[in-house]
Amino acid sequence: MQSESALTPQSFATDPDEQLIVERISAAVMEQRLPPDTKLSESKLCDAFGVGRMHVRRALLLLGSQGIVTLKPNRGAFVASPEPEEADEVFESRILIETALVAKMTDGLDDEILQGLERHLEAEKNARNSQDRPEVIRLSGEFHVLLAAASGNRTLARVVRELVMRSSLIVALFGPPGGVSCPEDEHPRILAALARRDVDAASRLLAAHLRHIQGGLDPNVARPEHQNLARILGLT
Amino acid sequence: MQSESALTPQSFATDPDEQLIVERISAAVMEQRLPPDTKLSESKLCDAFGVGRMHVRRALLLLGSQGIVTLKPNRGAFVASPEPEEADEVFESRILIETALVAKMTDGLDDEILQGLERHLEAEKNARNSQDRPEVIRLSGEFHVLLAAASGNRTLARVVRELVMRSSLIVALFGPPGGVSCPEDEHPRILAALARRDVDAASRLLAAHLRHIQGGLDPNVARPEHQNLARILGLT
DNA sequence: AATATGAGAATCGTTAACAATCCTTGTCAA
DNA sequence: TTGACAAGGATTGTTAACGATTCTCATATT
Repeated sequence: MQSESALTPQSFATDPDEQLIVERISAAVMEQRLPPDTKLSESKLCDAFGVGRMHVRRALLLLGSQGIVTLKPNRGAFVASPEPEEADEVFESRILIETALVAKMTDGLDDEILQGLERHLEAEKNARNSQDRPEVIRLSGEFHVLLAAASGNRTLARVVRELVMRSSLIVALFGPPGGVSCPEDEHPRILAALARRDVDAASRLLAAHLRHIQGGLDPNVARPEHQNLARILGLT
Repeated sequence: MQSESALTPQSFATDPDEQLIVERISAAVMEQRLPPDTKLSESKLCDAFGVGRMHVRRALLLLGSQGIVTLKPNRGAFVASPEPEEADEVFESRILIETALVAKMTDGLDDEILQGLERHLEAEKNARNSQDRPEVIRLSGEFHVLLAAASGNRTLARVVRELVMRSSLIVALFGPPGGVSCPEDEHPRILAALARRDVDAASRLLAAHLRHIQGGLDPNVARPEHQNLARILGLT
């Protein structure tokens, strides 16, 4: 269970404290435990991580530069809440980049990498069987990051990682209330195509997979303004 | 001459001061006026931009997160000096992303966008005729950013912009001493293919163009360690 | 002459206090 | 009851001073 090996391919973070904060918040976002528009108070984060305000501030700036957090002047940091247009952009970008990436994977597909992906899918299946929803979400996104990392191009892997993370936010916003929309067994089929060196099929399957997720999004379902308020109003 | 319209597609910077610093340093890097490994002293930047140290610090952190600047603990910020492997990664990423992007441009290619690109090429030609080297370098890179922006996908445009900027660093390091390696008239030919809606040809031309630049790089020519030191040692 | 050493200066990193802005809450008037 | 308004508290933004590390350069020693 290699926890955050692929999730930290080239994080450019300089300080260990800041990197930890960035990774923790990123993980929480990927697992959809931090819903969009959640306020990220500086003081809360300070005593949550036991660090000074400066580190929290810098970490939030980094998260903001990745589109995971929105920084509103004099208001503070909030978990980003992408617009539907941005959601489209992110998925179109992923389709374009990831399919091209897989299609070019003909060389450099050694057994070691394939076995690593196999092990990952096993972990995914286990998490699904255990009904461990956050873990399923996290591993589900990580599969795409691992796929990109398998190309050996860390720069590209970093780009994909950023897009996958934003996708988690988007699914949290526009996805079906149950949680993940579809994955089912599409990941294994992609890997199977790769295992038999049919990169074109893998690319097509990947495109279909992403379009499947994208199709499960509903731009109208979201924008609850503030979830708490809505829930309270529903209970009265 | 739309100065930095396309260069600022989604800069995620929150403060106007910091955004200015980031853009200025980015521009200087793209124009290769700031060679790799140049020390970026905080105090120098402070009175250069007339802002407090905090803004400089945050701007440098953002630049570091984009791979344009390297932050060494207790040492300060330096203009990044990519390794040859990283250079390969960046160009492979660009080839993958930009060619796929152009190949999918069949729709959304209205005359307005084409005219904008035409105007840009004219500016490029003028700069070349005027022997304005920094401007040539800047516009040359900006063409690719405009091309990405023409897709209407700001997310993708931001990714391309980051890669183009790092390419400038790479060319500054490994490129021919004269300056830009090749561009010549390849940009106009790409646009011509687009104008006749032959996106496949445009994609191929773009790939050839990028490989041409990549081929002009010499991984061994670089690494002067510290230019000053080398020069001093040569004089003694 | 070359290297090692150490004091001083310069730079970066951190903390703490201060200032500014925003949010909440209570009050008052229409 | 509803709306505006103001005071208080909470949170963010900024500045300045302090501490830590590194760099420079002069000095001394081999």
